[in-house]
Amino acid sequence: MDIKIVDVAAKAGVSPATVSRVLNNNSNVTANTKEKVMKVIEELGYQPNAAAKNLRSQRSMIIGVIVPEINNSYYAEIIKGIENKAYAQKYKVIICDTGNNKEKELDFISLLMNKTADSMILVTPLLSDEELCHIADMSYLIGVVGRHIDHHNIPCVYTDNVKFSKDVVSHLVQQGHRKIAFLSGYADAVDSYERLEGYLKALREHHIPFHPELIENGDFSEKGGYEAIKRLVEKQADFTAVYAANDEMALGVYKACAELDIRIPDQLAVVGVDNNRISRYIQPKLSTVSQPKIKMGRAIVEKLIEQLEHGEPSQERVLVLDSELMIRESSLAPVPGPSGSSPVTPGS
Amino acid sequence: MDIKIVDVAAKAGVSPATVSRVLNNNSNVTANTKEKVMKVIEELGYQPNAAAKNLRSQRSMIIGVIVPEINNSYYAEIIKGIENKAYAQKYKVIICDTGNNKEKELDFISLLMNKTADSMILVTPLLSDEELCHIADMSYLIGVVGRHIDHHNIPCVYTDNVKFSKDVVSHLVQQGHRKIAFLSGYADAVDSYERLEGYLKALREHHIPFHPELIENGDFSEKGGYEAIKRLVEKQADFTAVYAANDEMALGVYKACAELDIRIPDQLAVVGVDNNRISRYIQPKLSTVSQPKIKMGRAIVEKLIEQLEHGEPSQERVLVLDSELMIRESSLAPVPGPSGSSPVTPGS
DNA sequence: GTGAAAGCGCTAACAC
DNA sequence: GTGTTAGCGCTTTCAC
Repeated sequence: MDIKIVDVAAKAGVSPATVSRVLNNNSNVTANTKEKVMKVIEELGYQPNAAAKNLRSQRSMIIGVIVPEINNSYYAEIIKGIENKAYAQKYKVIICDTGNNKEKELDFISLLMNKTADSMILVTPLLSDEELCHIADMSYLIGVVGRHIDHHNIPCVYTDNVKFSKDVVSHLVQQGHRKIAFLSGYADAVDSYERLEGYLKALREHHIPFHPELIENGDFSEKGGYEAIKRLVEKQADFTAVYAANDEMALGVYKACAELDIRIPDQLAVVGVDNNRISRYIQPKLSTVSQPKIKMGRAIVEKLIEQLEHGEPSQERVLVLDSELMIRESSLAPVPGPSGSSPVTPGS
Repeated sequence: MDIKIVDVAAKAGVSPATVSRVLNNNSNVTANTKEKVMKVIEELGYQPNAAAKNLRSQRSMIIGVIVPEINNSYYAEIIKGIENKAYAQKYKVIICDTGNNKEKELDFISLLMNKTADSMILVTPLLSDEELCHIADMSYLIGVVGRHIDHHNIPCVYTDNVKFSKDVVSHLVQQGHRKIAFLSGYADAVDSYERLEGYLKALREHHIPFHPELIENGDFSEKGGYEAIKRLVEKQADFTAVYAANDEMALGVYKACAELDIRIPDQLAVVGVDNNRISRYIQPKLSTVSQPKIKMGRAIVEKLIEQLEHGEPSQERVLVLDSELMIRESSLAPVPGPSGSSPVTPGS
């Protein structure tokens, strides 16, 4: 079978305790014995059994990460940031893909809380604030990315949805638009709510009346965006610009516009959020909001590990990172048509 | 502290062994006691300690996955397939991103072999066949995706590079092309080698002479493709079509063509491999080879778990999945110019 | 500075 | 069908 610590100890002529001390860089070992032990470890190719180590030390050096969709570039980038930082700190990362299923998310959480993972990162979880606080109250360490939670023991890293949404709408207004539609994500997602809030605040600041019929819900997917914009057009809503809650939905708008012969940005300006890689490659290039995804991943790991290893919450529990409005082609054009007419109605 | 199995046993008036039996669905328990125990488990919210369980049972229910780049849609999709299948079988997945660094890959392997993961999936590893066989010979179970390994105990799932490469070139030939360039990936990658092989075989079958100057190496990245095609153009190579070893490199070709005012597909036909999501969104839509990425992920997990749980290699150690040539716009056009002139030279 | 021994929480043989 | 008990392989007091 595998070689274990007693084997090393025997061959090196020391006790298992000493081998353990050498492995864990415990200072109370003579340079001499240390060298001796290291040599035997090398010779035998000894690798400490992780399961035994975990049981004894009560930690697994594993961080769990729960995301809605692994294969969505937004989450994939955050995961990359998390994984790279974790590796640098000698932690491993377990990935869980919920497929936007709340049951699965809860299942993953209980699956990892049993000492499988020392801590968990929830990326824009489907759970309510209360549910998240409840986990933290069981003195299990969790971190949240993409959302603010009001709990003294939950580190959060996110960008300011309200702020960048106002920036998006202000940009559109500066381009001359006043009839701006908003395509929301899941109705119950925090991001949807806050982006809508930013949209409304910007309208208000620019003294633009709010028209509820210019808001449609989607689900953050291309299909959702496609259907939402179609609904808008079908009910003959009057708008010259669209703020889509993310790039996926903006992609759906592109698709619908292609079918309906609506030209972007001449007849309709479009802005998304996330700066998905695709947004730079489609025609016209999509204006969007760039979030520091990798940095967000790194930051949350940093906070979590600090807390795991020093026992106390890191100085700044909450980190709000800047996002950047990337103005590209899809929102740069003279505002179409005279006020009152609806340039996006097909055939007009 | 956390509540443990003895606590449950005490409260239920049974022994720890019985609780364990109930938890592991061991049949030798009365329906009555089972119910009684379950109730207490429920009441106390008992969750078995994973570390202890792992140590005792010598398995962690964790599968390690090592990929070059998490945030590349090709790998992200494979990971999705792996994760979803693993979850369905009650396994968890640890993700390792090597960033195409062989040292890191080796480090991850030794990090996970210590009973941290019951098995590992290497997705197109940087290691040599010998190195992989060496791991398998230590009776540690590994699986490989995207590559064939000749070892009786290493399950492999991949698509036939040679076959689809021949299909790509044949398609180009059918479109009338005879001067076809090949942009390779890493010179030492198996995929590069095999795709080149398919390219050569197709040329031979169509009695097209092979011109070594039409081959350039890249590194599977957009930048690599960009630089490779630029080198081709600079040395005034004569070609009307390009087969790029993957979509990333094809994207680099698009970029270079935009700069050099070369129109795709009128002046240059382009085909890639991977069917990255972007390939459907760029203009013109990129012809490419679609690989069943999610299916590949599912398949390797299936084989691994079968072997883990039944001890013997699954019936079919090797699974070669079909890929599909997706003919889109980038390869559909009359062949440009008369034979002998080089239509891709800028300004010609 | 080093060794002996206890025990992390669970499962599986072996009794009964 | 259920209980008793002996470890899984490591770390960490506590002696010396």
